[in-house]
Amino acid sequence: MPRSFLVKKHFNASKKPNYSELDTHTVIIAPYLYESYPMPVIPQPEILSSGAYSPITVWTTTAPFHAPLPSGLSSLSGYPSSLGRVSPPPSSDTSSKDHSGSESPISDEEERLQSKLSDPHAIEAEKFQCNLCNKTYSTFSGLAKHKQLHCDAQSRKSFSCKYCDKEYVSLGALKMHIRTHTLPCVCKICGKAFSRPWLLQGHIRTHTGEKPFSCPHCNRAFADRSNLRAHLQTHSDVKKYQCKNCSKTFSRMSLLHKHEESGCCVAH
DNA sequence: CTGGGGATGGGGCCC
DNA sequence: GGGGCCCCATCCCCA
Repeated sequence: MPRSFLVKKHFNASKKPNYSELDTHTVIIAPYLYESYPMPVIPQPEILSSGAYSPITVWTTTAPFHAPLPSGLSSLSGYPSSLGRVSPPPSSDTSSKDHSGSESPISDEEERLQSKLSDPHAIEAEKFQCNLCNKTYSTFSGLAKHKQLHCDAQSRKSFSCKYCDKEYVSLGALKMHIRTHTLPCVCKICGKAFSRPWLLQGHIRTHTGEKPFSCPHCNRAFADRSNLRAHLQTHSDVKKYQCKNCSKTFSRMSLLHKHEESGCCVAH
């Protein structure tokens, strides 16, 4: 039973997508990988490289037309915004920035300047700042890419997704987004589909049992680096996430959220 | 109920 | 400009 709620469960016949439509865009994992299953095998990079599958070419430009979602994709409305990363809760209410709201952009800018002046490291770390949204980057290329994708061209968005209402300023961004609809990377073992080759690569580890990320403190190993990182928190005396009310600390934000939802923080 | 492991998504960044 | 990796976030499941 798959645990993921986010990945489309294409092996459910009633929700099976049109594979013939996806066939030409599908990542094909070399048969020997499956022949050797369940032997632990690391998929070779060239197998999953761009040369192994054709890029998605389903997009429209300035398309007023929004096709209905394929039957298997109806749950996509629950996806987090592709442009708005969900940030961890701010340490205090005053630290949060609301660029759309009532806060004066001047005072905001002054605040940032003050903070930089008082912290020389901040100047070093935030050398390149977007003059439109104030977002900062450590490298010029990072800033350039940000402006190209989000700010400078904000007023000339022209690439619309045919599956949903999202619009993008570059073809590359749209192509990346469309993958979340078409899910071109299909696991040949179980039929699960993924938007990116490396997601499929990680998934294949669940079949092979390969766990390349070992904990230096115990003998546990993990298939995913993020899970190792979460595990490392369990070895730490000082947990990263702390309840503002009772000061209890947790190894994961999700545990802190659970704690808060369970009633500790009902006071406010 | 809590803590931890497993699985997965998406944006940012580097090459 | 695109692919791949890194990081963070989130959910489900189970002990």
